[in-house]
Amino acid sequence: MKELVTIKAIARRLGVSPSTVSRALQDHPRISLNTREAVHTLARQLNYFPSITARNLKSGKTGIIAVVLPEIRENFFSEIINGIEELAFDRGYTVALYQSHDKVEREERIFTGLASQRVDGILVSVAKETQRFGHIQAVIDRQIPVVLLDRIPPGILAHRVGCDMERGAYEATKWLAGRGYKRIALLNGPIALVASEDRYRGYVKALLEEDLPVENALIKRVDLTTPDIVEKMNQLLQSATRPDAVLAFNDYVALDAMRACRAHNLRINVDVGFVSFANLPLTAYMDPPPLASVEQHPFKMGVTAVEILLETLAGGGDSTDFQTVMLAPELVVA
Amino acid sequence: MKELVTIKAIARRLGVSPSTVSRALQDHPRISLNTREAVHTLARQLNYFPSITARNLKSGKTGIIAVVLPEIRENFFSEIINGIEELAFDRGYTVALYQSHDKVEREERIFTGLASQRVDGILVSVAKETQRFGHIQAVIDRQIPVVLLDRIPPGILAHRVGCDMERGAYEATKWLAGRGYKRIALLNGPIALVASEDRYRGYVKALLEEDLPVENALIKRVDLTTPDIVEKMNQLLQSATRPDAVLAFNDYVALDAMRACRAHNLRINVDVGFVSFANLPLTAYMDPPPLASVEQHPFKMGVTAVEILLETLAGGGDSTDFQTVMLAPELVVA
DNA sequence: CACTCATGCGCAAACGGTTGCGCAAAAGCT
DNA sequence: AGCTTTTGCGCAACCGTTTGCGCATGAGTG
Repeated sequence: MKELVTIKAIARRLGVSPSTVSRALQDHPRISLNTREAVHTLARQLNYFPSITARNLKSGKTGIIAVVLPEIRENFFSEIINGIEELAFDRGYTVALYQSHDKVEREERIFTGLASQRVDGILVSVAKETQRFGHIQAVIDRQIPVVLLDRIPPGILAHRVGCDMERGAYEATKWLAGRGYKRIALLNGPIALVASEDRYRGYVKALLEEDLPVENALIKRVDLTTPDIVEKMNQLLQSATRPDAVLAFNDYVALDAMRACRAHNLRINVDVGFVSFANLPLTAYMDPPPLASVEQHPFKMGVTAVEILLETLAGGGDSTDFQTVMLAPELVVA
Repeated sequence: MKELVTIKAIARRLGVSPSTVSRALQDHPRISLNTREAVHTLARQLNYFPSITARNLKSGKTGIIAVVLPEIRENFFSEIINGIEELAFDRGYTVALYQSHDKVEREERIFTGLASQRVDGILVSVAKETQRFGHIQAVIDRQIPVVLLDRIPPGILAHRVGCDMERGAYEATKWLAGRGYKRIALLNGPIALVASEDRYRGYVKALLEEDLPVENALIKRVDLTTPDIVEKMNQLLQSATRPDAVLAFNDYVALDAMRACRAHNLRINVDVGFVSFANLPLTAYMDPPPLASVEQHPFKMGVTAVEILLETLAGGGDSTDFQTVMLAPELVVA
């Protein structure tokens, strides 16, 4: 176990005081050029690295940004992280990763850990169907800046970054209508999700604008499991008035629904047109892919969230005005 | 900006010394029950949280494990992280995430940052085709424990955790032979990857054992891009002696190769049997999936790596004996 | 030559928490 | 009653770095 190379060690060897070494390393003008150079060369020679921890203690900062997400194996979230890590790394911040696995209890445990001034800021995409938000409010009360990402719970005063999925659903539905589809079904997600509401509203809005009827028989909610998706799709197909297009909650739903269609000997995108919300690489492996896909720009969401956070960190602490950025989704036609 | 609640603040309010408060919070037996309770209740009341940073400075530890991976959107790597995060979180460690994007330069930048006693240990899956490892050696020289994960470069003395892909390829090939396939092709990855060598050796070993000829015409290397994969698969199909089975480098390769087969009106798994190495969720979307898949247990690799690291951290510092754990792959028949 | 001012550096406190040691008072023992 | 032991707590140093202040020495000015 070699001795740790500290500022004091350098000072001792050079016969100067630690303060001088510290200043020399920062190229403080009050230190003579001779001393500065001597310090620098010795530091290099001894392979000196400053103790981030000591600095943190002094500064009260940690240089760590916590990212709390449901599940990074979901491509949507790993893209978000990509965006976050990209910018954070460039700015010298460390990204600490936490997964809630969509469990509130775990999310709460994570946040209580986060309360110990461990991190400078928190980016969080809350667990699905969470209704309690005390743990999030707790860190906010401790003055830790929080940015809510994508899944934005109501009632929390914090920065928000999301993608306007009402608009996404609206545009997708309009696009289908514009292509002549008359009976557009919505295979939506669980009611509990804000995301489902958004899609529903956009869908209905577009139908109304296009003078198409809003039929309950064409609107199904799935719990995102394959059996349920298949069942709901079958219900759609067996109804007297079969849909000629399906707007799927996401690509996973689209995929299962497509299989159900195939099982009924219907040709994808010919007998039944599909449009979905992008879970990115997935569509690359679908044969054929949906007619169009609503891109939610997760990478950009990550970048934006970090930008807002760093801005807040730089801005000192007037923690009363919160930014809300809603990115515009993009309809990508295959 | 409220005053930060520190041990000193509590001490002042209670008219005792900071040391007493510190000990009381740790339930030191030498502090009277009265004082202990008083401290605890006041701490709770003031919503006191200890400063991890201050503790870190004292202890010389940071409680952070750095994870350096090529690309977390690759499911293989996000599964590794899942394993890492699972165990690390339970043990109170923070996971700091860094992506190299398979670029050596970035990996080097990451490691120089990591040198500042920022982290207690490093888990790394090196960037593809990296040949320089000075940056890794540098942190090892600074006494920071390193565990090499999956992609294990030669010449570095560190712990290693991987999955024996020679054995995986061997078992896969044996299995195909056992099912009566005689002309088994290998759609391998780039030569530069150790992973390709491993697969090649296992493949050859199995063929020899099964008294099947090793034909160069049946062995192709692809650069992992779709056009190249398609081209190499076409070459295989157009050769006089068409393969009746293909062992693909991974699922991405398998997928593209399958499409090439379909383009030749060959039936997947009927005219040409496929076996691949699992990139996990991908197979779920392949229709049909490969006959069998070699599972590499990334989650378990992550867990194992953390176990080894924590063991090393606990064990003080006899940093001379390194563990190597090679997990056994598992042939999963669809 | 007295005076100001710039130069070059060190002292010491601070960040928040931990810990070895010591000291006094209370308790236990003979 | 005199002794040892236990109990309860404080002092002060320490982790490594930063920084306000002050103190010398030397140069420049009138």
